[in-house]
Amino acid sequence: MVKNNESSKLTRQDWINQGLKTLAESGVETVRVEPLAKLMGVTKGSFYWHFKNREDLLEAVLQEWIKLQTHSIIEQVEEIGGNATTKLLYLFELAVQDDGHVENAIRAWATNDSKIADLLTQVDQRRLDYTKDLFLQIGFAPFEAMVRARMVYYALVGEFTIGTRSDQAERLAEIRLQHAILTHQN
Amino acid sequence: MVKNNESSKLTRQDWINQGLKTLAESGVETVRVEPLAKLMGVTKGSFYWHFKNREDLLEAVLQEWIKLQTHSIIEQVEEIGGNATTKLLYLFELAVQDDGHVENAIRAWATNDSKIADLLTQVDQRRLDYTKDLFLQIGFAPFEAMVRARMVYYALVGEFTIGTRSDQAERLAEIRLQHAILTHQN
DNA sequence: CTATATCCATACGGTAGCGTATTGAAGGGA
DNA sequence: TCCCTTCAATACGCTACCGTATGGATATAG
Repeated sequence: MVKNNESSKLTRQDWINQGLKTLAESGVETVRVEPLAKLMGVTKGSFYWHFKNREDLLEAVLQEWIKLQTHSIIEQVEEIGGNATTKLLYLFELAVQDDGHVENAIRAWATNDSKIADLLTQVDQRRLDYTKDLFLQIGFAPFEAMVRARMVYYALVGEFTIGTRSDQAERLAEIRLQHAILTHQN
Repeated sequence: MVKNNESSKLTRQDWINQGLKTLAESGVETVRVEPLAKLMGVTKGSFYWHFKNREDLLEAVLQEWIKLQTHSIIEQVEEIGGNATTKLLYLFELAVQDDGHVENAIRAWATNDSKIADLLTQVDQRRLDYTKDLFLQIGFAPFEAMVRARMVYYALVGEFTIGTRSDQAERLAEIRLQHAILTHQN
């Protein structure tokens, strides 16, 4: 009863992984049954063994991403402890480490699929709420905290969307300046 | 020699407009010749009169968007005159009036089309340069100006991407606060 | 009135991908 | 050993869309 990965037979998970990879590289529209099968060196006969249809795969891929990418960062930030200002900086630094390719593709996907859009809204809400809460703890009034949280989160998503990746050193300096600007109190 | 719009015959521009509309509503993948023709109450015989092929239309749609949403806005801001701080606020207000649906769809499109991605990079650069220049005029040092320009521009793109639209009043208050935060000098 | 340019309909062949049905192969358990 | 489960190959019909070819309609210029 040994699970033989890495050899001949494919698992459902293998298809999901390939789905994620293709999704990140070239968008949902290219996550299609026959091209994927060709990529994996099999025919679609295999695919339809593991999945009901194409939508079944897409659903599985999405759930996989949510599982991996939703609560992980928040947990890491909470684990280090410290005050809210420190947590905020750590949050910025962590968030900026992802290249955002999968997230990008999923947001693009949500553009013409309202079910995906709804799911994304929940993810965004969770992240925004957490960020805003940190600003509140620092001492900003609710509206001030919200606007600041939005600015930094939207800016992150914007950077993912635009896809500019400057070198890591400059990136870090930039993040620190953002942090300074946003946590500055008059 | 009267140009009869609004009646029977279609123009190339009519197709471009429908292309933009469909693009905003449901993405590039749905901007297809035959469905569009059905939407416009004609057959594709008409389409291939005005366009070489589907790509020809997509190219035209893209150029139309660049013309409307980049060149035009910058021109409007320059026309009002005033100092850089004033221009910046006006720029924010103008930018925030678009719902970002077309821009969104185009960015999604760029995800799996490098030619589109290249064009978008140019558009982003143009907008960023202009914004940064205003911050420079206000008196910020180059790095400070760049970070501020990125923050506000990325935040705008991020908001488009996420798609949250609060009511216009709150939206305006938020923009003003952003403006205050970013133009504040220690 | 006739001719020409402009715009559109119709009909056609071609391709990519979906999903199904059926058969084949290979390995583990009784 | 034999069977049964698991995974994959093959072949098929179906649909949506692309682009082309050709001919028809309508308006306008001469």
